[in-house]
Amino acid sequence: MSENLVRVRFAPSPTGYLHVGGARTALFNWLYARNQQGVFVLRIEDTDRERSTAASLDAIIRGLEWLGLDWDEGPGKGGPCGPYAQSERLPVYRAALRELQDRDRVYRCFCSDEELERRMQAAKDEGRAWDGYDGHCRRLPAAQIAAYEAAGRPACWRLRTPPTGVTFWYDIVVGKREFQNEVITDRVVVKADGFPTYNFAVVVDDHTMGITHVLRGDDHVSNTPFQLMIYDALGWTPPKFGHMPMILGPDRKRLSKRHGAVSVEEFRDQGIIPQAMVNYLALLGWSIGASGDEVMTSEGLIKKFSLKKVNSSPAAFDYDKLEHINSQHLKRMDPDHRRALALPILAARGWSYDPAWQVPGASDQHTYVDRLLALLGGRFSSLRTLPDQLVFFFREDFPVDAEAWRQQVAGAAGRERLAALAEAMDRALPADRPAGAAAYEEVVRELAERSQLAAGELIHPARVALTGQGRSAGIFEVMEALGRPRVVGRLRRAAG
RNA sequence: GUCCCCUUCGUCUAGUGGUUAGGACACCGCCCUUUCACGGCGGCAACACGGGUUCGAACCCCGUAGGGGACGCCA
Repeated sequence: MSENLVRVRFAPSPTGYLHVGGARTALFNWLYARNQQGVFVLRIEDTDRERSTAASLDAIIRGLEWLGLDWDEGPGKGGPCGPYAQSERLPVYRAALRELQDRDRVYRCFCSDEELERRMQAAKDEGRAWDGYDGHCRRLPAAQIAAYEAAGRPACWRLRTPPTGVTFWYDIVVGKREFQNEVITDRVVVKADGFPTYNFAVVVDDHTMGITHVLRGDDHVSNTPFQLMIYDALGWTPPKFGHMPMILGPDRKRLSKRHGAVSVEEFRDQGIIPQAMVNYLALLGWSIGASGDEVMTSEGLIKKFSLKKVNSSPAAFDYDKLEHINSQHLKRMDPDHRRALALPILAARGWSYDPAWQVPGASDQHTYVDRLLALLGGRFSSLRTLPDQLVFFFREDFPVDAEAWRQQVAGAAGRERLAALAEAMDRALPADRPAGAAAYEEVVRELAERSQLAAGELIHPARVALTGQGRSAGIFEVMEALGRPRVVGRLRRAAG
């Protein structure tokens, strides 16, 4: 490992899905690694044997892959610092514990949960502060220790933390942070079951994996001084730390399920595309600066990303802006990519092109969908709404907006106009040849003039008859994409 | 309760001693138009408060208030 090579990591615990907070942490690490041409490591923190599940791990990996955040070392990839799951690194932690024992920086703690609970209660009752542990076993007489050991009493290992002084570091995001040592208690380093705690495993892994920058959520700030004490106890040089601000809900409370979607897969299911998710997440807590387009691809983000521009204040998640970024990506995407997104959505519904429709320029599903998406243009702003926007191009039993129908079609005038329009088209357009938008428009305008109507008085009823909706893309283009047989058929049907 | 952090339009943010405090989302209006979008143009809207420092503070210092986070043999 070269000295100045950046090595960063994302270290989720497999106890749930990949939520936006985790996704953003992963993203920032990934962006930094890619920007610096460093290495991005994925490490699985599964030291909690109760809560870790294979299903969660799958979900997290799926989420990362969906976002396009590829890792250089980790599960499925291997690497020189493996294994990359903490549950498989027990020997590494054991060696580190031995080192701490040799240096007399840890001690055994025999306190049971009940005892701890009792002393905490007592402290509270007497109005004394209780900040996690009272150092009881630190002062245990040797004879007592021997007795407990002989009895086989379960014990964990606690770090002997310095009682006075200060521990500080220069945080990449907020600058100097310092803690008085007396507020840091002798936390557990190895549990009674022999597994390391999070704080211990993180330090050992970050060190043995050569991590140079630890970029994580702000909720880890208070763990940092304790971790620095572990580095110190082991005689290791700590990495640089950067704590990213939290992501808040619209109510400025920590973002959670009750705010709406929080897992990246939920966003995917709601029609958000990964490029947009990545783009939006990057904008949350980081800024491109005064100039520059906010809408960026991952490549653009990598080029622009800088830790210096990461904000120190928590940011509220804005679903509206995500939608906007999403629509921008969809709109700017090249036609092939747009079609690739649309095709599976249509296929899932069994909607496919039929040559009998006589649509000019369309010969199969691909060419037809290309036509439809071109016609939709900027209206194609979400994957979720796409089926509603296209249903009437594929089915005759498309939904009809009742209010629009009542206003435009239901009355005698509406029906008469539609009947007249149907006949005019039937007469003017050759039955065996596809008609273009201009041809439809000519018929409509001619009839309008002949009947002394405004063109709109034909157009609006036709739109409802043809699409079921009061609004749509340009109606003549819609007619062209529907094809003559269906246009005439639907007009007649609506005319009753 | 203890410790730590944060504070520019409703939201995301630019800004690091002298700016008409800029952009984006949302919202409103106008234009475009067969409707709806898109797009274009314009508008509304912010330096939490109080003291300092300074010729001059959004920017520096100190308080206050508000918000967030952490206090596990969870991670």
